[in-house]
Amino acid sequence: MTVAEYLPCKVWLMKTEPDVFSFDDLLARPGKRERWDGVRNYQARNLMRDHMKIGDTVLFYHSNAEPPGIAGLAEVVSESEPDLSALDAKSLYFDPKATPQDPRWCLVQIGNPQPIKRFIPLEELKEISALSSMLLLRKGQRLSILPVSDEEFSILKQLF
DNA sequence: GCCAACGTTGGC
DNA sequence: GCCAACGTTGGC
Repeated sequence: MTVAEYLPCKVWLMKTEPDVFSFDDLLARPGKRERWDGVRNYQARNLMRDHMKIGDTVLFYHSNAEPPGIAGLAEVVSESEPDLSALDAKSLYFDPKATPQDPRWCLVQIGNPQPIKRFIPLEELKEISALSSMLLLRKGQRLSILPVSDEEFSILKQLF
């Protein structure tokens, strides 16, 4: 299945490098919510802008980590809004093509973090045949925001 | 640190 | 619109 074939969708997997922003960081934030800034890929942007809805479930995934895996659950808590870090020349996420009239990039706010019983490493997900369809496990799939099907989520829930 | 796989850029 | 060159992702 392609990304588009997962839509519409109410469950998302969102990757973050825990060295930059981890699930524990979200738990420690005032109001336990955060603007998910820095997405600089059009397909991922479009998923946030066009398909995410308040109340959707987020699987909070640690990438580039040792080990990589699902660290917790959260929720989409805002509609999409402009990602103003694109306008900030001092930001890592600065985009010289962004303008105040057209910031180009957007974000959603993520909140309501729900800890899970234990961290679920990528290695374990790969061993579950019922999850073999997950986009996360597809070779070469690098999107930082991925739709998750209801079927996949119902299997995952048993681990959480 | 390596590198496969993919996305983006820009010349033509 | 093509595509080579380059940059990024992210597991290993």
